[in-house]
Amino acid sequence: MTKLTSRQLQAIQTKNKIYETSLSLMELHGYDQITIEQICRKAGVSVGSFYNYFKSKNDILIELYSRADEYFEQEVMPHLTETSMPERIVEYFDSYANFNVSTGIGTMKQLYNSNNSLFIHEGRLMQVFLTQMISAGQAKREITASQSPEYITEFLFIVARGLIYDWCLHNGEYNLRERMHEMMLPIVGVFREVE
Amino acid sequence: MTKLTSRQLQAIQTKNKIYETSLSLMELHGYDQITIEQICRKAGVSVGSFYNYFKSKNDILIELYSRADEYFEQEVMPHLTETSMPERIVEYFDSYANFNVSTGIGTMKQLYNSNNSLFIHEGRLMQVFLTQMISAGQAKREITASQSPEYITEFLFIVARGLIYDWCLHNGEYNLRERMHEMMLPIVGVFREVE
DNA sequence: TATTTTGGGTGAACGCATTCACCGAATGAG
DNA sequence: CTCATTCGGTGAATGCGTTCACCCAAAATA
Repeated sequence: MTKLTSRQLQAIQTKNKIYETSLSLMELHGYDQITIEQICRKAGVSVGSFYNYFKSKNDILIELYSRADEYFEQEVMPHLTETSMPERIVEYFDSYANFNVSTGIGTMKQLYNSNNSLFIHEGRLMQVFLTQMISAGQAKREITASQSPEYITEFLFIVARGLIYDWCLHNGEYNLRERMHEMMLPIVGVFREVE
Repeated sequence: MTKLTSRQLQAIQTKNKIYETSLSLMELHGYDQITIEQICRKAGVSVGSFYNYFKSKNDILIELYSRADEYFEQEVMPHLTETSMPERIVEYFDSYANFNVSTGIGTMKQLYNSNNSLFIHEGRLMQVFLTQMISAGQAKREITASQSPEYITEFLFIVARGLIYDWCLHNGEYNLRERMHEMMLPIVGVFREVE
């Protein structure tokens, strides 16, 4: 709302320029194959400037992955079809797998190979969605109420991340989507309410 | 058996010297805080020599973690107490957690943050032990035979690694042992044979 | 308008893992 | 014993991520 000074505008443009140049080069040649210097040369900025906007080379990927929330809000949540809550949750993780696959094995390996607290950021939208679904499932007595929605959310994400980590170890050489489905089905079953 | 030449003997001693110096320094100051140069100075060898024996700095930790097999064979397997196979498996993962805790959070973070195929090495003794237990459990009809022992082994390890990865993300700030137990109990339950 | 302050921008310098061309003594063939 | 080969060992050089002391024009202040 407040008018931007020319300097602030410049700053935003510089950051975007660096971000986009980085992504396009990384996509083209792979994360390890490109250097900060190459990025900066192509983006027409100095190396120092890169570090003014990003904590590290890895930070570029972290920024990328942050967009998962947006993706889930707009593409995933509105399109869940199953009506039984356990099935919806499985579907949710299908989409989670899809998102990771589409991000690309190279990027995912890089992300899982750097301690980033991205995955465990409290209150992250993506997690909140799941917590809400579990809550709703408990209300409908489809999911056990013997554990809190937060606990179950964490539990499920730990398993899902375990699988993605494994997928990275295998260089993305199997079908993550299928495997995720196969795996989450019985896991979610653990929390199904029994009469 | 074959007699070693003085050169071969020398080589073994050099490698050990490097390995032990590395570990002691890493334990004292932490992985990132020590340099190859420091290690080599203290061990009385050249930098080039380090790389003659180890692929990378990380390789030291990989060597360390390889000893898990030995530990499992001698310390864990002979001391499993529970008689029902599902319970034995849970106990097995308790020990797995213990081993990881005793390895130290610093080392574990480093290990999980480097693509090492250590964890998924086919025919790894540690994995084989579990596969055998599952096989035995199937024979006693305590574990479902609808999946192969290999499949179940992989499944369980993916979950366990997911938890350890999470523990690393949280800087080892919770009790891994407890959490592992709590988590594997229902997961192993998934594969319990029902009449 | 004259001044101070601020913050985007710079690139040389640094630290450290990794590589490489090159020893020289132990080994083994003749 | 003699010569060629092998291989453990060397440390300077390389490459790259990251830091730092320093600019300078825009913005704020007077």
